[in-house]
Amino acid sequence: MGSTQGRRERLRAETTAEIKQVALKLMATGGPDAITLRAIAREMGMTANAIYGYFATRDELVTTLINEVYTALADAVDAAWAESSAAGPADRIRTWARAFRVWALANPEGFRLIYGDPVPGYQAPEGGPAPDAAYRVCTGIAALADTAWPHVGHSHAASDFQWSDFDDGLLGKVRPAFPGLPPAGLALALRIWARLHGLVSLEIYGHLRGQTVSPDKLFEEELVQLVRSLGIRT
Amino acid sequence: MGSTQGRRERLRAETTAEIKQVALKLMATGGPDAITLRAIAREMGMTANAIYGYFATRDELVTTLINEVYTALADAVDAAWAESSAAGPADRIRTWARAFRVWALANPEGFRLIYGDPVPGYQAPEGGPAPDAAYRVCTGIAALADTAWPHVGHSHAASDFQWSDFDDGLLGKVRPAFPGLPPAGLALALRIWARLHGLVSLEIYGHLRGQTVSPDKLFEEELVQLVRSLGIRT
DNA sequence: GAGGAGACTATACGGCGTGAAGTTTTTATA
DNA sequence: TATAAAAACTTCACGCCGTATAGTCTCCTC
Repeated sequence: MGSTQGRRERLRAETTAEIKQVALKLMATGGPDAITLRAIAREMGMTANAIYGYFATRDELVTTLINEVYTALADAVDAAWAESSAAGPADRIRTWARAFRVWALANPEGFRLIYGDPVPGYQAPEGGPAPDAAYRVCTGIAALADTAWPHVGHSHAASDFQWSDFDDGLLGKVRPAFPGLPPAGLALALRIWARLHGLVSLEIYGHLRGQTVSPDKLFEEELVQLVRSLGIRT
Repeated sequence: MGSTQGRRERLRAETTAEIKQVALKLMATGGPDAITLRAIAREMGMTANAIYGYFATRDELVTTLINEVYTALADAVDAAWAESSAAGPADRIRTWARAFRVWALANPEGFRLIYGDPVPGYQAPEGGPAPDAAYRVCTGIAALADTAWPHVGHSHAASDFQWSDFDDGLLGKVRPAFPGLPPAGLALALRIWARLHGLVSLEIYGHLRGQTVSPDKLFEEELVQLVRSLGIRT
């Protein structure tokens, strides 16, 4: 009957997918707090314990979700990056940054899941979650810096970072992909990321409400100043 | 018999203080998730329900804690600001920023409480929490911009923000204190804040781990570039 | 010393994650 | 095809949580 290895595994995969999908729906509806095994099971007409056949623990489910959502973010910014391949460095950086913010605003719960305290008592299992997607986003910000680097003002290049200032972790793995990027360039990548993250996370967590009515304008101004501070000559 | 209004109220105030203190201790120990009425009561040799005599609900307790912690942060940055009153704008900005980061690193749970998803199902009651402390921190960042403004490069002044781009909320109340600060200056204040917040929150939430081994250096470099990008002539 | 207010406990409900044991359904094998 | 194994799923249970209701005890006041 079915394909290789039979239909048992197909059903299993479908159920696994449904669990994740229902969990994401619950998150979109009621925030990350709404991700409970019992609620998911209720929604699926199952018992909460049945989920343990698919995920060893609730935190493992959450980790999987983080991976899933993180991948969606990586897809979004990668797509924007690819589409702007013909543009100059300043435009590419702006495009990437806008894609990042647009995704975050469209998926605020996902953003919280990735970058905030995800879910009530969540503890990331060994090695932390989402290494693949994190690697991709990390590659993205390194690509930003790599694109800008040849055009960047000398003040950025003057900073005295060493290779030893960076972990062998994510950036260490990303590094070989950008042979032209020196330590100061990696530092620049992190700082660009932080600038974008700062504004977006303030907006997502509502700390800009009560401050400004036009976060778009503020973000665009920040992009103008970011590109300007890089010293890129257009 | 105690002072005005008797000792009954004094005991009450002491118990209230102890509840908050125990809650903060639990938070420091086991993270924001550890703030549970039952755990607090256990620690105090009481019943969980006894706490309802002091706080109407768990969220009200959390709101109070946020206020408390937020005030501590405001105290820290205000103190740094006051101490640097004799310095130039660049130094004052750096001093404030360092105080912000130092406080955050010393009180990571507090930082999460203020700027992240505080506690499992927490919903801020009407009006949101911590208006006073938020006002003070808001005043702080406005003061940063106000100090920098007269020395700031023309590119920042050129941005076309209007008064109508800002809420009547926090910044609206802060505005009168800085009559020399135009709309573009308020925008600058928010952007400076966001830059600092971005780097610090990435660090607090562990997203810089696996990236760099020297967040200090990265932060200092960001300060150098921040001051530089402001165009302040020293 | 009687009344009342305030502080606290007891009990209970529903929701949570999860462990242990049991039941039903499907698959693989003799 | 009959049967044993494995997988899927349920039931029951435990301890945690916030919180509502009702009851108890203690102290202050008149």
